[in-house]
Amino acid sequence: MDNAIKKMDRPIPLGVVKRLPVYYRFLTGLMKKEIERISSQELADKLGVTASQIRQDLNHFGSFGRRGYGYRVKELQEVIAYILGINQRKNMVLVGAGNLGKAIANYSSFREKGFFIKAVFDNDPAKIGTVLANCKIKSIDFLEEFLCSNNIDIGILAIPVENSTIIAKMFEENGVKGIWSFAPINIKSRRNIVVENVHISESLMTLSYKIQSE
Amino acid sequence: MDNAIKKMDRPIPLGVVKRLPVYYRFLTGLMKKEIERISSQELADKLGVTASQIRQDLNHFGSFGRRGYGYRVKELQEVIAYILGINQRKNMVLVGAGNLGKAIANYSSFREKGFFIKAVFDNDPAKIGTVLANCKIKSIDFLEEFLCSNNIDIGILAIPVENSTIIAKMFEENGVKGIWSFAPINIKSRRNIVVENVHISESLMTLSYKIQSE
DNA sequence: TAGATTGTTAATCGATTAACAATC
DNA sequence: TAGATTGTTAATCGATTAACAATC
Repeated sequence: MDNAIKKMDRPIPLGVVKRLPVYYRFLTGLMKKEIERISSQELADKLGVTASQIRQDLNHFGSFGRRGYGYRVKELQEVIAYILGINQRKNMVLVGAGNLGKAIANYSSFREKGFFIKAVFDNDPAKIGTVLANCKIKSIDFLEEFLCSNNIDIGILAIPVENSTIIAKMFEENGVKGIWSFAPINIKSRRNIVVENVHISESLMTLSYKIQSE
Repeated sequence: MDNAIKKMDRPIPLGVVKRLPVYYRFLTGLMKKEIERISSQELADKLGVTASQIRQDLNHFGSFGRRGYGYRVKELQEVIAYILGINQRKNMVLVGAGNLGKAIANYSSFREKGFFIKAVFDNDPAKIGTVLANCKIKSIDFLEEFLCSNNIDIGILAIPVENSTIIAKMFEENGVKGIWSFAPINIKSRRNIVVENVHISESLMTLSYKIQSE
């Protein structure tokens, strides 16, 4: 499939990348309903965007439809999965086994998409040794050692803000490729590592604004 | 303070609204360090944006700085809080007391900002009657009744996707002003209610893309 | 006053939308 | 073939950046 995907000369706008998972989710839903084809117009109507935008977004990566016909749902879903790296095994470690960490670890749909939690770390002696997501929770003291001897793609930060910077640094220095952070702080992407911050509390403030401004 | 905030003739771009919480968080940090003034340039440097953007963003709402001086940290923080509706009491109900619901309920900083969970609902008999965030968990059967007899601003959806649409509708029909949804589905804003979707799994896919494209 | 920095207008840039020839 | 819908170019729109007069 690789040769059907455009080599990207320029970086893809972040807005485009953030829409791909939306398309992916919807297409997966269509597949479950055994719908085989869809036009950009139908897709746009369902998602509340324009057909132009969908076609432009896809055009960054290649041509995946047929004129006069539209897109084959399964094919397009697979192409987007490929672009996003879904189903291409990613090994993750989870740091922080609080409620949020537990919620993440138990979210089975990640595993189905190829994202596997290989180890869980925490600094709470009461949690160490208990089991989460098939992993015996380890002391944070063993994190660095574990990273050195295992090929980890993604480090998940589900710990309070105080410790997040030092753990992020440890990820960076030990070959982790990306950080998925839930700490209320902006961890910056650097040369060796990319970061996706999930700012839950900022999202509540955005909602609060929307309510006010009604 | 109200009269210092511009009456908004046109809706504020969502991008602007989403940056305000970032500014707010940073300014709160400065306050803790007892820093009293800051220029748009300094702020921009720290946040990795341009000074122009910060001044433009604020300009949507009014003039809060002094030429030749910059901004008083406390004043600007308070103005942004006011714009976002922080510290203006919001009553919330939480639907779903799984790990994610628990994580949200225990996140104390919401309460400090004026967001209070007034009741928690779940459909699991094992959970009903237990206590979370000072609330005895109620059966989902009592949700509608509760919404009718209490003034609820925000409904939090922390349940599987199957049930989320029906609960969202119940929120809408019973005077809830906003929905904060963690379900992997796009709940649409309607005439009477605004929605903020937190798509955790989409964020992981975005990270996955960033890793691939390195 | 001189220096600094805002508020705001103007210029630029990029993203979205529209249009249409290509073609299934 | 005729109709439909893409891929892609061109036009539009909006957001970001630059510039600078106002003024603290």
